[in-house]
Amino acid sequence: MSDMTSTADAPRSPGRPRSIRADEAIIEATLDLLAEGSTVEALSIEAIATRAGVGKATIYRRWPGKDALLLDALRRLKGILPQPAGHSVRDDLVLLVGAVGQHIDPRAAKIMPCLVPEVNRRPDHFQLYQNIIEPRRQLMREVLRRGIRTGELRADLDVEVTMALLTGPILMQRILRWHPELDDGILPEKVVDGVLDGIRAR
Amino acid sequence: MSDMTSTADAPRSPGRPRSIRADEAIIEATLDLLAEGSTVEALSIEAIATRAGVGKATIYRRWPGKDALLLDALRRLKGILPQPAGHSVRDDLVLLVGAVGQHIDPRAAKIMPCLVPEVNRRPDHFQLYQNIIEPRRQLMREVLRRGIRTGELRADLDVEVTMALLTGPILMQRILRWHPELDDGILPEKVVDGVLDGIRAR
DNA sequence: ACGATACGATCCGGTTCCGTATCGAAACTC
DNA sequence: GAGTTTCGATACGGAACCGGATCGTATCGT
Repeated sequence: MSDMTSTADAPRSPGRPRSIRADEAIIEATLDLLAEGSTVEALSIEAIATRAGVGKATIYRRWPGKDALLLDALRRLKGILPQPAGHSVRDDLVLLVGAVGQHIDPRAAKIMPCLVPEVNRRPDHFQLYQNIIEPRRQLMREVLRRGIRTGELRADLDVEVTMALLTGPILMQRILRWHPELDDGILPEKVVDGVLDGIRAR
Repeated sequence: MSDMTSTADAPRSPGRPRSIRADEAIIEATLDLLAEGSTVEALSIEAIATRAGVGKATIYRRWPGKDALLLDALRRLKGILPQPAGHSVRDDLVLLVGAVGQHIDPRAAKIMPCLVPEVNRRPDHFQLYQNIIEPRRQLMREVLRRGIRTGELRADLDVEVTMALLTGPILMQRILRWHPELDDGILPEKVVDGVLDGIRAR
């Protein structure tokens, strides 16, 4: 975070406290503008301020620049983790694969592609991205390991490669519509079944 | 194309002919700047002109604006098609999958990620992208169909989904290094083998 | 009531880029 | 040689944005 009001120990600084509504409005405006198609570098502080109904100074009082604001804003996009039922490995995988690239915030779907260049250029953005998705990866990793333990999956399975097999096709489709003819709705099921027939123990 | 010198019927207009060296230098400068990390919209005509050692007017004489220039420049990135040997379906797939996202021009690897937002926003860029990769897709499609014919692959194979299974993981890795731990070198082989065990007839 | 701070709004100088115009020199046709 | 067009270079007016400064107002603790 930046220099947001420290919630811990409150000696309560004098003067007018910062408006929480402004905090929220700035973040929301940032995400809205991104979701509407603005690229990261096309995003201007002035546009954010106008959209949020906020003075520029109010933004600069909180963040040193566009990058810091952006990092804070993107943190909000992390949705809730899906909860695999734990019965059938196949069903759990369908759930997790279907959740790949899906966030609780519908704007996230529009924003993600715009971030690809940033993630590639800036190591800190890359790290943030990884941190956000790591819990989901861990979830899938555990399901795969469970499948190996229970004998539903092959014992010699390469877990990391398998995760790439499961998530790659979905992400390419969700981010780029790589195969325009494919139906997104049933794709997760098809991907899981396609890969499963390869990794299922027999 | 724009108003490049028409090679067909040459009534030979008077005056100084346009410099082919300038043509080339402009395109090259555009690709270089993109490969160095510039985003599409951060790319400026002025920067291109400077880099190419060319006056801005020389650019505007050839293209109406940045978009037209960009489209022409990107056309240059299309590399040569890989040539599957035609013996083993597995080996052909390893070759094709390894070639996914690989262009003859090494700059292409750096440029591709920067285009993701554009491809998502602008239908004509999306179309250009699709046109460039369609021949490669057709190649893979034919290998898969051949495999079905020869009995190496399952008869009930969904070709389009299978292509997504094969190319998705590689592209995510090449564009985003989605799974940082994975080794890019042997990934094509691992992906093909992983998927093959699922689709191979038995 | 008072000092302190945050508020939205506005203005400023500086930078970058756009697309066009103009320059003298060079290259080509007739 | 005359005429035409392109060459690289440079300048222009306009626009957008940056980061900072300041204005008058609003909201807090004391």
